[in-house]
Amino acid sequence: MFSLEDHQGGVGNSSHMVFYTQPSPSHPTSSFSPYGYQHSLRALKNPSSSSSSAAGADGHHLRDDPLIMAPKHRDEGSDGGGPLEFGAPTMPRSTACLWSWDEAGGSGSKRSSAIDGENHSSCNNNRSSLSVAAIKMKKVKARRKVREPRFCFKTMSDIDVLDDGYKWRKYGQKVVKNTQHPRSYYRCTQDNCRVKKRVERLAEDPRMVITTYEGRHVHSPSRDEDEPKPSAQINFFW
DNA sequence: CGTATTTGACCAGCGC
DNA sequence: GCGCTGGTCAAATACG
Ligand SMILES: [Zn+2]
Repeated sequence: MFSLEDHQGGVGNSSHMVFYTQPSPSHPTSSFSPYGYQHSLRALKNPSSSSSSAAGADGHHLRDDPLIMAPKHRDEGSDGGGPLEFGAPTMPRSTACLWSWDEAGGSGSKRSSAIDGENHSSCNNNRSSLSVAAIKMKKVKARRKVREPRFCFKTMSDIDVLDDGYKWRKYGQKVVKNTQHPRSYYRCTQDNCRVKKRVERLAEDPRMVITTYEGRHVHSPSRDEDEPKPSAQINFFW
């Protein structure tokens, strides 16, 4: 019966690693604020639940690739990018954050054209032109090292509909190998904000979800009209 | 009617 | 070169 598709291929192991930030019990979990905003987050879910050693949970078996990526270092040299950890004391629960710059280089994909849109803001809403774009996609120039930051947050005891202050629209859902739960793909609904969010639930730990944010928002986090007061440099990156 | 969600299909990258 | 996997789009549907 073990003939399941157990391909050990491993496929392209994600080149991203997550850094676990063990929370300090001393911190009052009044508000989980990776964003620095407390007004949102209406996750009135039971909080502490059990810490259930997160580390031990996933460290069960398989996966856990050796995160290689060392063999191939581009001229970027500084690609390493030290994992800036949110030394912010505001980080309550166990959250993980990792920064990784991925170069979207690659060859011109017809889809890229749609996503692109730096200087050309002419056809903004006209998405139908996509088909036509295929014809002229030859012009697509490979983006040179467009490294976009990837923020990985591992939240435990979280609800799937956690409102982090942004409005997300789900644009896809796929089941990845070695995962019994589907991974959801969300995108910011803002016009000029192409931030993507990837939410994945742990195998048997519905109380733990890994949210990966890709890109940065070009608007204030408040999905309403709340003005995000300049709270110190918490926004440094947000 | 407009928007958000759902679901399948397509495609590119990587491995072998 | 083929096959696999992951990621996204796009049409249909659900919801208000
Ligand atoms: Zn946004």
